[in-house]
Amino acid sequence: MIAIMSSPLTAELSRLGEREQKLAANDVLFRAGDPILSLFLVVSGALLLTRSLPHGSELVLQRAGPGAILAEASLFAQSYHCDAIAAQPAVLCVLPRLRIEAALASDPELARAMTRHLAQEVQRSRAAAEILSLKTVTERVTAWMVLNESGLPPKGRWRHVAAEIGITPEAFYRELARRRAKGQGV
Amino acid sequence: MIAIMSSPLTAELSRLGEREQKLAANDVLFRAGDPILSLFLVVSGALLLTRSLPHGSELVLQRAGPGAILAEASLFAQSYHCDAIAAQPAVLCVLPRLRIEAALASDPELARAMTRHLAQEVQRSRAAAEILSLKTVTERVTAWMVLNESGLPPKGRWRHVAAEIGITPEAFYRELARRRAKGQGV
DNA sequence: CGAAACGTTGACCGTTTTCAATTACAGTGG
DNA sequence: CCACTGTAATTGAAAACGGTCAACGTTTCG
Repeated sequence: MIAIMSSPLTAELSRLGEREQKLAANDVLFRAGDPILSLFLVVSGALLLTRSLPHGSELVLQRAGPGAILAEASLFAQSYHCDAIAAQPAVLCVLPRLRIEAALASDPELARAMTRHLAQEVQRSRAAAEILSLKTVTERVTAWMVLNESGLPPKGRWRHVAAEIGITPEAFYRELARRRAKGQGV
Repeated sequence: MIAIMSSPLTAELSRLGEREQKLAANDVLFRAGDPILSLFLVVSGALLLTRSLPHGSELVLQRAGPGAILAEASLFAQSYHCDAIAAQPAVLCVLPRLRIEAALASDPELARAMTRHLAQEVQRSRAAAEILSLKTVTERVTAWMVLNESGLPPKGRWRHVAAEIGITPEAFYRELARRRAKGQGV
């Protein structure tokens, strides 16, 4: 059993973990329609929650990285409504559903932490959606800067920022170059 | 006091409403930094939650329409971290914070409904963000169709769909025309 | 009937994507 | 220590796509 320290909530939840599960890239964690027996905490790696389209293509509903809880809404449904597939090798902490429900029912502190986590997630993803609804690269980068006062991540991860705001790495580099040229911040 | 029937949760919450508040377009509901004394339920109209940028421009963090709760994360903070401004004339139901907190603490059923609401919101907005990260109009419309099996809304609201997936009404109409031409569904 | 908002389509223009080629850099093994 | 390899960063050029502007048809509603 591994302690996930991303947040007080995940630390607490990981204590309820039953076992650990490892996935290779492209491994399937669950399919739509499967009964929900467990929640999962992403320890490392990344998963994609997708809905398979009739034609064979897939619609990504969520990307889950380290520290993410899969899937919060599981607590209120009987079966999954999407597929979960490892995008890279990943390690998960398995949280038996019944154990989690019992813990939430008996521990108001934990329940409150869970609710708070969800409220923050709602805020985060709504803000992300608003950034993505901006139409120009300049606007998106500016918005991202405002919401990430910590500044740019170390090189090697810039392209992840680009992906986060829905533009190509090239477009992102060019925008950064433009800002450097103008002396307008990094 | 008005009953909001959008969902069981909002119906329940609206019963805890203290009073009703009307806003004209551009009226300010609260500013970042204001102490959080109440939550709000949007009865009609629409509000924008924004963060003011140093330069005078504004970053929209969320659009709240009828049935929305403003702002869920308020329950876990002392002061607002964004501004709320009416985008159109709006009517709100004022929910005193203390009353809500007491209700959540004493009514596990309500607390559970709140958590479920948040979990669903997280799902919804994550899916919305993924749609917005698609780059072409065709992909976005296809994705929207998959997630809205109910099909297109009646005319007069198509442009709202366009806004929802981050494209101009014109681009949306053209995509629909393209699909009609191909006989590929409405 | 007239006004207002939405739907529809065309043309043009700007931005971004895409493709491609080059440089920088970290980690690996000889 | 250095060549070697893979990934990221950088920059250029061309093509595609969607936004914008504009004109007109359609629907609704007072």
